[in-house]
Amino acid sequence: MSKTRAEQTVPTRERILHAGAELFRRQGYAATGLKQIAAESKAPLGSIYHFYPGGKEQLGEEALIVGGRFFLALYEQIAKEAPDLPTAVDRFFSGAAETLLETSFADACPIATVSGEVASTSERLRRASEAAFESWLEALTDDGCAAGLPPQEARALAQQALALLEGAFLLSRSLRSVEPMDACGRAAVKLVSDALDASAPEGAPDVEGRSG
Amino acid sequence: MSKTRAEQTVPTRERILHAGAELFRRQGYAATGLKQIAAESKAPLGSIYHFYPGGKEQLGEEALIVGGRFFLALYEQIAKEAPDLPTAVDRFFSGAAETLLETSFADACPIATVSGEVASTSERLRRASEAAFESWLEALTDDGCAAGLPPQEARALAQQALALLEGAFLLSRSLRSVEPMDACGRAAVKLVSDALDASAPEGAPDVEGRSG
DNA sequence: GTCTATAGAGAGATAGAC
DNA sequence: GTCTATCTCTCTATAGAC
Repeated sequence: MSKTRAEQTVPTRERILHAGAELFRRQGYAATGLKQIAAESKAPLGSIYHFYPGGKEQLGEEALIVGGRFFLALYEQIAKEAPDLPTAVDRFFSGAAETLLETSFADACPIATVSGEVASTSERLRRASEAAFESWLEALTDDGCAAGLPPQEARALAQQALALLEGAFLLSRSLRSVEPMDACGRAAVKLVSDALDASAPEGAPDVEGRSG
Repeated sequence: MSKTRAEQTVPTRERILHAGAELFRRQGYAATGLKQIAAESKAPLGSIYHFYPGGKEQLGEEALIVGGRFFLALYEQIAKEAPDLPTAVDRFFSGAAETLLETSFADACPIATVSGEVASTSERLRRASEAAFESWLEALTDDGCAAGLPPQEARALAQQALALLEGAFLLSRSLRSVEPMDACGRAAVKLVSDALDASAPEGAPDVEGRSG
């Protein structure tokens, strides 16, 4: 009857990784100490070095990897259930706004905070951030192409939508308001819709926003 | 004939502030030590506490304030010389891309990196970030209103444009490419132009993107 | 594999001579 | 106001008992 609590059934290595990823995302890489991660994950400090012999940088790298996979899976889940790309984008931004409110603006992008810190100081972590962002851009670009956009345009659109999301995370956290996230969601949907409309003149190009 | 070098003619207090602002922007708040700032500014460590008795947090706060004023002045200068709002936005993004290339992707937004770190950990610094962002949003919103947009729409547009800029900074730094900055500049210009077109149906609403 | 103790470096902050 | 020396604390990292 021991170790019945959910926390204890999760392997130590994963508890450490999860706690690290969460703290890095909320406070940043430099501001988070390994002792804090050990305390949060209820693991001894030595275990961190046992599972991550590369120390803090290795843990940071793996945290970026799982963070990247997490957001990618989230997007793919939403995209799979949505009827079209603009709807998927809209739902992703809505979900982001919800999460911000639920966590008092603590949980935003799992990559962004660390990414800004390490872009000019750790090539290893910078590359891990890049890989995460690129995986999201690829998924978005693929979906844009599948919707009929030429590859170059689809990639630009993916970068614009992701930048809107990242910028919205930053502004919403700083302003402690989901107003920027909502506004940016609308902008992303508009950019995607306009691109699709312009690229597929066949069918019935509805005139929107013009009444009477 | 002493103190002829430019560095030495700048007062100590300002040298410290400038060095701090630069290091905070590039590496982040937590990763930057006061000793590093002292070394970079060629000032003794004690002088930092002499001029900033509040210690690191006070220096960080003042760095955010001057960073906010710097970008605001930059925008106002560009806006003053530009014939219209879309042109001003276009030029700001172009300038950002240039700076990224010139500094090997080190110099981006003077607020963003710190802002992400402190949003959930230091209310004082979070408020300073907010004040900086708000000053930019106000300037953009005012210019949007002056161009004929209703206030609510102008504010949303300002948030979208700023989010695109911040997101582009993050992506371009991580990917070490100005491709995201260029794409986001185009998106920001389009959003502003579309909003202005939709809001001012008088005159000749040119049909764009439709040939033949 | 788990956990404790601690080394060694560096942090923020302070006291006090000049 | 300038500068040095140092205090205390915390960091990353390691050694070694269990």
